[in-house]
Amino acid sequence: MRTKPSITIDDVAAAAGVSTATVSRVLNKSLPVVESTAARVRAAADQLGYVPKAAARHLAQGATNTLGLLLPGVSDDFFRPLVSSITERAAETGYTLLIAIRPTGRAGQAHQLPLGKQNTDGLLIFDQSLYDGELQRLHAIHFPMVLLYHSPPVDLTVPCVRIENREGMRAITEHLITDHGRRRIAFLCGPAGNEDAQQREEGYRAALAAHGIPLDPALVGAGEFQEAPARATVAHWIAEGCSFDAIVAGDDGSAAGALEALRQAGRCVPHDVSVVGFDDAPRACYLSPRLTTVRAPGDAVGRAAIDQLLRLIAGQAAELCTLLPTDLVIRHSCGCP
Amino acid sequence: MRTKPSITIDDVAAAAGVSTATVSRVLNKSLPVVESTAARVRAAADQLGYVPKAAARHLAQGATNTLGLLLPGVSDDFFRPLVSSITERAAETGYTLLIAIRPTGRAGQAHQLPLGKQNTDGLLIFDQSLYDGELQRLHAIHFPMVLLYHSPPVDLTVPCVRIENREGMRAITEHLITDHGRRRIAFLCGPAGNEDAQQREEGYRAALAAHGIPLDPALVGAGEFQEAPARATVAHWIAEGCSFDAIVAGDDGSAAGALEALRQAGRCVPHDVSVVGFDDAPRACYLSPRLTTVRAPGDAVGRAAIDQLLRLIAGQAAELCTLLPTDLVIRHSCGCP
DNA sequence: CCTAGAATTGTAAGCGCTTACAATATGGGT
DNA sequence: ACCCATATTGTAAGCGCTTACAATTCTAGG
Repeated sequence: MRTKPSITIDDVAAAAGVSTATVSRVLNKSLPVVESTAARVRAAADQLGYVPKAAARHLAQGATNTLGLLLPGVSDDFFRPLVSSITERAAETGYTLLIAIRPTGRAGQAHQLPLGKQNTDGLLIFDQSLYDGELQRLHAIHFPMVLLYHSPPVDLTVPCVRIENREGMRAITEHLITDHGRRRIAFLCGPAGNEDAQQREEGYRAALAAHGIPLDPALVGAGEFQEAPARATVAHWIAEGCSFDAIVAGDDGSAAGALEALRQAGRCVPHDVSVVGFDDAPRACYLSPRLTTVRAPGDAVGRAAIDQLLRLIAGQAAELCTLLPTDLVIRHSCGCP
Repeated sequence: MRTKPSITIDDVAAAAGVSTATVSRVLNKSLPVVESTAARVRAAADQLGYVPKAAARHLAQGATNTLGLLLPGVSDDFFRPLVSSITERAAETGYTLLIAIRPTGRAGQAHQLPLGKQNTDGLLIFDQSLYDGELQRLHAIHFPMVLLYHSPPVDLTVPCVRIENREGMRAITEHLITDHGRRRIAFLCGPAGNEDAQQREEGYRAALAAHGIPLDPALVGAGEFQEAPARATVAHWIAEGCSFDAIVAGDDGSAAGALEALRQAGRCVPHDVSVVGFDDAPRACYLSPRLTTVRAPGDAVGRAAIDQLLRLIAGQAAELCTLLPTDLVIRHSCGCP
C-alpha cells in the first residue's frame, strides 16, 4: 500500500480558485498578491496539508537550496561543535544540510560523490575529505566551496576558514614556561603533512625559542592527533628514562593518551608533569585532571564558513582566508588550581 | 560569475550518438544495453564530467532517495553512535540522509518541517522530536516512518526500535547486589514521562525486589538524564546525611553528575560507593573511574531502524517493535578491578 | 465617463530526467 | 529467401514547480 497520490500545487490552485502561479507567489512571497486572495490560498494549502515537493522546486529554480558538508567521519569528538554550528546556521539561512561522510584515504572513487556538483549549491569541505583532483574539477567550473581548517593547494584560490594554530600553541606553551616554570617540555606532534599539526608545532618551537629554551629532539614524538599513538609515545619516553616536566599535546585526543600513559606510570598530573592539549574538544573537561587546552572555536568556524559559502553562492566575493583567533582555556592539568 | 550552464543528459546523448533514454539506461543499469553502445555512453559521460541532477531524477521517479532523521540535537554524546550507524547504513543502501534538528519543546510549527512529507521517502524519528499531531497526519497517509527508542502513541501502529531497558537495568543493579554486596542502592530517575526512564526504573525496582531489598523512597531522586540535575540530587542526599553505598544512574550523563558530586564531597568511588550508568555513551570510559554501565547498542538501533524503514518504503510489512538486547559493560566504577 | 498606466492574476514554457510505448534490428526456423 | 519472436534503441509524455510574458482588472487624471 503506497502513499496516496500526493496533492500538488494544482490541487491547491483549484481549491482556492486561482492559478498555480498565484499559489506559488503566495507561498514564496515572490510577488505581492492581494491579501484576500492570499488568505484564500493559504487556507486551501493548509486545509489540504499541502507541502511543496522539493525536487520540483529545485528543478524549476535550478538551485537545490542544499549545502553539502564533507567530513571524514562524524564519530570524532572534535566534529561535534563544528557540525552543530553548521547545522544550525544552515537552518537559520534556510538551507538544507547534507552531510557526507568520506572516510579519509579512500582515494579515486571520483564519480561516487553525488554531492559533488549538481546536487548541492555549495560545499563545505573538511580537511582532506576531497581529493585534489576533484577539488580542481569543481574549482574549474566555479563551484562554490569553502575549506574548513585547511588551506587550498597553492595554485587554487578556494576560500578557507582556519584557526590561529600557531599563536594558540605558542601562548599555551608560554603559559607552561612563565606561569609554571616548566623547562623540559615535550611535544606530541600531529600527523605528518597536516597543516594544523605543523603550525602547532611551530607555535611550540616559537615559545621555547622566545624563552631561550633549546629544543630537545628527544622530547618531540608522534601523537597523531589520536589517543593510542600518543599513549605509546609517552610510555616509551618514560621507559627510556627521558626526563620532562610538561607535555604539550598536538590535540586533546593525544593529551588524553598522554594522561593515560602518565597515570599508568604513576606520575602525578599536574604535580610531576603538566599536560596541555589543543581544540577544547568536549571531552577535555571530562578528563582528569581537567585539561588545560586551547579553544579552537569549532562553532565559529562553522558559522564563518557557511557565511562565506553563502556569499559565494550569491555570486559575491568571499574572504580568501578567514583566520579565527583561539583562546587559552585554563583548567587544572597545567598546574593551575 | 555563476557556475557554467551545466551539462545534461542531452549533451551526453549527443556526444555518444544515442538517445537520452539509452544514456539513462546505461547509467542506471535499468535495462540491458549492448556493451559497445554502453561503453560509448560511459566514455562520453566521463569525458564531459556528467553528473545527473538529483532534483530532476527525483521528480521523474517520484521518489527522493532520501531518508530523514529527526533528532532533538546532535551535540549530545548519546547520539554519536546512533548517527554514525545511520549515516553509514544509509550510504550503504544508496540513500541520502537528511538530518533535521528539532529542538525538543518547540511545539506547533506544523508546516515548518519540510522534511515532513514529500521531501524524504521515509523518516526516522527519535523520541519526541515529532509531535503527535504531525505523527498522526503522516501516519494517516501511510508515510513510512520508524520510531527510535520510543513507542508510538497507543492508537498508532508505527514500527519502533527500542532496547531492553528493563532487563539491562535489572542486570546491572543485580551485579551491584550480588557481586559487590551493595544494599543501600540509590537511583537517579530520568525525565518523567520518558518511556526509557520508566522502564529503567522498573528494572531497578525488580532487582531490588528479587533480592528482598526494600525500596527506600528517599534514595530515589531526579537525574533527568543530565549531569547538572543529577549532581544536585546527589549533593543534596549527601548534605541530608542519607546513607547509600551505590548509585544507579538512569543514564551515563547523570552518572557523570553523581561522580562529580561524590568527588566534591570527598567520597571515594568505587570504594565508598559504587556508581553505574546506562547507555555506554562514548564518555563513559573517559570518566574516572571508568564507568560500569549498560551498553545500549546505538549502532544496532540505527541499523535496525533503517532496515525496517526500507521495508516500509518498499511496501513490505515491518516488524512492529524491534527490541534490542543490552549488555553489561563492566568497568571500574562498580568496584570491579 | 473614458483611458493610460499600475496592479494583479493567468498562461504556458520549460527545468533534466525516467519510462511506457513504438520502432527498428537481429536471428532462427522453414 | 521470408516471417515472426526477441533484443535493442528511440520517441515523447510527463513528474510538480517557477517565472517570463500576456491578459485582465483597477486606479486616477482628464
